[in-house]
Amino acid sequence: MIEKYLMKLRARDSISAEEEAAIRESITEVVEYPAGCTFIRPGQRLEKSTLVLKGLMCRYKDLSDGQRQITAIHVPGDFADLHSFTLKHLDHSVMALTACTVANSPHDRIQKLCEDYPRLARLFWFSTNLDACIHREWEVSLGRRSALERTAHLLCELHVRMGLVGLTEQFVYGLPITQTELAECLGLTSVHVNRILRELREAKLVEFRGGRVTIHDLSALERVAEFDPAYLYLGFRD
Amino acid sequence: MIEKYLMKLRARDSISAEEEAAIRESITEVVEYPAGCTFIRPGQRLEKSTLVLKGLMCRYKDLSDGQRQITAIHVPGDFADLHSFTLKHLDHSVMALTACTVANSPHDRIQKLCEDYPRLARLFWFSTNLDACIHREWEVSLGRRSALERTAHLLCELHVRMGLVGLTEQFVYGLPITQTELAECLGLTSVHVNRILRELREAKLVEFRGGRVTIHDLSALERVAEFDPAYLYLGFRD
DNA sequence: CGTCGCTTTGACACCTCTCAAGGGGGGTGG
DNA sequence: CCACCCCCCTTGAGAGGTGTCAAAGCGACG
Repeated sequence: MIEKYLMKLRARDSISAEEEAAIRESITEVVEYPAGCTFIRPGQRLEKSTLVLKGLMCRYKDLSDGQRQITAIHVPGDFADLHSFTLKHLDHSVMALTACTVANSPHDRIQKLCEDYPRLARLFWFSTNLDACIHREWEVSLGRRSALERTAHLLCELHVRMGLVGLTEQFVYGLPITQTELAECLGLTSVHVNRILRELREAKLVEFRGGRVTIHDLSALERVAEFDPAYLYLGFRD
Repeated sequence: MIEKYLMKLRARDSISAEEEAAIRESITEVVEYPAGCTFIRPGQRLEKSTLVLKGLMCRYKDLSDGQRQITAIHVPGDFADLHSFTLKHLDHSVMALTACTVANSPHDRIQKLCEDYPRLARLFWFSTNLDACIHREWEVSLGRRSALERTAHLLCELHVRMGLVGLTEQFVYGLPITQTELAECLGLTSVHVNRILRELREAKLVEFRGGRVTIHDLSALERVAEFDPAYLYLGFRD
């Protein structure tokens, strides 16, 4: 059930059987959210954190004129709101981009987990810091990369992150979101994203169609995006 | 010495005398960096974290064509790289924007502090999560706000953050950085920032001149920026 | 007093947005 | 089983915001 989460943890650190068992015990329920369901809103007091088991999730902020910026995408194996453990309430919304299955961990159990297994506490902390690394890379994309580079970069990032949890098949992975949602990640309009996707397709770099991403030329795509996965901290932590 | 840091902590939580003493003891040295000094580079192994005592600091990422995106600004009282405690090496650079005085806390001492004072551990974790909140708000600015709104928003944010550590005088605070550096925060060119600053000045909202920000009409400025400080978690944590 | 870095301004280019219209596909109801 | 509808994708034309290039002004510092 939480295999993808463990897979991700173990990509960066070793987890003992005892720790694994403790993590499993911290989960009290498994819940489903339909696509488009915003289940956490800004300011709402939170008592648990959400581990994505299946589906895609995002965090976003609304602006008064109806615009929206997606600030993070979460794939299976990600905690979508582990930071609510220390923040108590969030400054943004959390939404299921597709139908999702999630596991809930109450904060008091996470608390206990941190007390009993300091190493896990450090891993949880690490994990929220990793989210911040991704935020920073998105800042770079939004601030400095062209629409083409930015789009290519996001598709590279998701390729790596999906791969980490076994959700890619070589150069293909599922990304069943709309172009509008992609645009909301990229700080662009859906119209322009559409044109950029065509450009990427015609250049035989990637194809985004029918909720799937097919990478035709990974190294060329990474070159266009100037993609360096260092910010994803893929290696084993020493 | 670390008064500003304590001031910031105490704005959000109570700190006992014992905890305060422990924090003080975790500092092993005080160092100065000249303006423009990049003292942490990506990938470099880090054994300590940097608490800003005086001056302004930033974190940035370089692109291959010489562009740079500043992903965070730090004011006195901020840890510039507490996240290096869990990450061990960073994905970005850290630089002194102005001449800085900093206190260094070796990671092993932070480790001990976390073991002995779990409440402080939680506060440290909170503090890195707060950095992420600011990253997210910058993502919104970079992705969705116009150059004018974005600039106004940053000046509002810094007004609040400087105020938290007693570095504002009503509507004035020091921000001795260049327009080029401002542009690198805002994802704009220095030429355009210059025009925007003129616009803000002519609208009698703010003035940025001689390394000082003077806010002439705070509520109008906040309205332009759609500034809502909720993301800075100013209140006392319950 | 000269130099160097930062600021300021103008003219023009270009990337991305806006507005608008049409096309396609899947679901639902008759 | 068909028809309609709604949402999403696609494309075009034109507008506008921001970038680029270039030059001059200004101020601090040696």
